[in-house]
Amino acid sequence: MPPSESHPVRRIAHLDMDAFYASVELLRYPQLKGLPVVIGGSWRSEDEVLVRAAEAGTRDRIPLEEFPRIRDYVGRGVITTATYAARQFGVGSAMGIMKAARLCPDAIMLPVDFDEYRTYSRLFKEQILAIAPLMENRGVDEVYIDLTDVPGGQEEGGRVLSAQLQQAILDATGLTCSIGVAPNKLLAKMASEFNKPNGISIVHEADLETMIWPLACRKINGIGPRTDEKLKGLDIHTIRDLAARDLTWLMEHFGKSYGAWLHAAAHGRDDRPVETSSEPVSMSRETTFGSDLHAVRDRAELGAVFTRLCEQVAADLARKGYVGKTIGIKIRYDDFRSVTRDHTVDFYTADARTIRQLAGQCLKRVPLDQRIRLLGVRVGGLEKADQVSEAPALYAAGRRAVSRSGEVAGLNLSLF
DNA sequence: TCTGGGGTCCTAGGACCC
DNA sequence: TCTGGGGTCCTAGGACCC
Repeated sequence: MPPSESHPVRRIAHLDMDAFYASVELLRYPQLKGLPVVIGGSWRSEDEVLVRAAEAGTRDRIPLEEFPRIRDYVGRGVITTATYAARQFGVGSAMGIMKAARLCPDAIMLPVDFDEYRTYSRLFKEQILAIAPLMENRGVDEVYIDLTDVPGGQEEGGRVLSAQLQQAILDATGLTCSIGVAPNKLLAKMASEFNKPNGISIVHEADLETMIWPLACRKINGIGPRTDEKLKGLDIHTIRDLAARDLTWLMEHFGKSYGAWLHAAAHGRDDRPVETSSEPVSMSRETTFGSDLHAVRDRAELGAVFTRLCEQVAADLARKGYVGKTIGIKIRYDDFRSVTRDHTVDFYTADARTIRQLAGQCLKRVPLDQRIRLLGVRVGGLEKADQVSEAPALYAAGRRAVSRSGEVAGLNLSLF
């Protein structure tokens, strides 16, 4: 039956901004167009060139030779993104900076400017909402949109509306995006990759075998590197291979829940709704040190970083209006093993000193005889601050946390 | 000279309660 | 003396995503 006004077919779009960070940077530094540019790392002295130009309003006139280069970068970290010209050298996102510097030492390296990307993120999402109000945020540069009941959403399977969205975003931001439209989020996500950049791809239910099944399993959003390796070990390489296995066999090898999901995904089934709002579950701050630290020898530095992380999490909670009752820490050792410890108390807090105290208790429960490369602090079990009736400190009093709150009041700041 | 930072969800065992 | 289940919460680790 053909789609009609009275019988709309479910049409879900996945919209993905093209090389988002790099494209935003090129708006500010048009002279870098076509050059190998890499974005990543933390702020460094070379970047003062950029800061001074920003203050003087002359960013678009910085001579090429004055831009910071990746070969001069000191320290560790990863590339957040790379322009197409940089990718020609084999440089890609999530690659270590040192490795990228070996592959393309002359690449221009810009610091990550999240504030600027967030500004553009708001801009393009406003354009979408004005056209199609059922939008789900998937981070700074991606959204799902339910086109089913949007006027014109059924035309050409969603192509007409997609073109309209692209034009509105281009007019407002100067940026391009790629859109995939399909019967559900799973297929829409895959479809948006078919025709990059600035493309539109329409997938219908009947296209499953021709457009989806030839793809590698890894293309399914939810199959990561570990599962992909395991699948390959079982001689399953394409989605067609996966779809050929039966449900019980997959559940035996991958567990009841994940096995059933794999089976459904391979057959293009996904009934998750487009979620227009969500509540955060946890907030955290973590940092990787310039060089690995030792719990005893670098105790002072570790303690200072630890306190700063707690203060940052507390500030994040306060700014967004949340409190939490599960306080935790994360440590990554020099061999990249990670451990976490957490502790749930019977009161809610967003107080830096309380978080510092409870996180300090967690830290005491983890082995500290090995060098540490990362330290993190997390607060979970979140509630809206105005939904929690008892004042945290009052609520704590007279409960199990009496001695603890006493310590908090006394500010026991010794680290280990 | 490997491997960021901020998240979500799932699993599995144990505690605890009914 | 032996023997239940179900449900929820907590903790630690891990896979995955942007």
